[in-house]
Amino acid sequence: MGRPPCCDNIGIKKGPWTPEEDIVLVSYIQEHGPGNWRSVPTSTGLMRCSKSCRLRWTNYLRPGIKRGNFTPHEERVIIHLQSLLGNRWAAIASYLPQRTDNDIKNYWNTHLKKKINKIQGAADADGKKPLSDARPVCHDYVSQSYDMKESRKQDLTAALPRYHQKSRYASSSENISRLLQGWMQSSPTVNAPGKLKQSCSTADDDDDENSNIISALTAASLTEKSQAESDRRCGATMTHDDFDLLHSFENMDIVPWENTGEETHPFQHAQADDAEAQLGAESEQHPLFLLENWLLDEASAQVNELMELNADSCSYSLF
DNA sequence: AAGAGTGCCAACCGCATCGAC
DNA sequence: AGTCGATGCGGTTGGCACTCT
Repeated sequence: MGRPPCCDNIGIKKGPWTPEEDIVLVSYIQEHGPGNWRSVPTSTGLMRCSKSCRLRWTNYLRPGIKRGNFTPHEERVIIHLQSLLGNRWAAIASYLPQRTDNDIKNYWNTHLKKKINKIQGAADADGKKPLSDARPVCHDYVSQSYDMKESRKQDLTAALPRYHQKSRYASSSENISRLLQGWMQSSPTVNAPGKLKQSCSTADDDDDENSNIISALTAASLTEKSQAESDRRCGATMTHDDFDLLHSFENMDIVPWENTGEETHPFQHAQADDAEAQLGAESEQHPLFLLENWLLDEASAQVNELMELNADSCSYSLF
């Protein structure tokens, strides 16, 4: 029995969001925090359905989202995780906290899938042993090792959604306030356009004033309460560099994830230099740690192999 | 210069899942 | 246990921008 639409279509606006709508939405979320999306349209007067509001926030307005070019490292992670998890973009996105599932999905469909096909095609045309046989790409990429690891994968994939619900970046108002606070404190003058450009908003290099408006609004709308809360949680000022560092994949081990008693992000264990030493204790703390650790090892090893093979076997470059 | 083709991405749609009652 | 509302998720699409002819 199909569900009725989340909201009737009468008077509901569709299509691209305007800067004014963004401001209204960000302002509301700054005050009330994300969630309770049903009430957002009625409370804000936005002529948008609740789903549209949620999507706009999670995919575009949410602080900390990185837009623009994907790094080679991000590409490798996506390729590997896609081969492991399939098109479970939300799960993949949980490993790249700066990227949204929509962003990753789009990037996969428009870039990575073509690259991989191109590589496979080139290998086949060369008459060499196809990559899909020698070192499978994408789904085939892990097919040979799939069987061996099936049980591990199933454990991992089965547990991912719930597990990452708790560790998903910026899913709480505290986190958002903290990030915005960090941005504010690192910006000598909040109103300086140059600073706004590199704020925690979603601005591209050539982004329009929309992002500036939003950044200014979000910064200006921070209350003293949220600042105090942020100070309490962070304990220290976060600079822009810290912010970037905080969300860089390579530095997950130092990420101050939610310090609220919830699980810490697996990568802060998995990427730790002394991961081996911690392994026993950590795995007791959370059994998924072993799987996460394995996943990372696999990601780096297998994708690096792919890249090496690719460099040897054809002129196309994946990255 | 202009029309056609293509790529890209923000946003929408509908189903799945979760949680409250 | 069943129902229903809210939210999450993945597939798809509309339209703009760019490239090609």
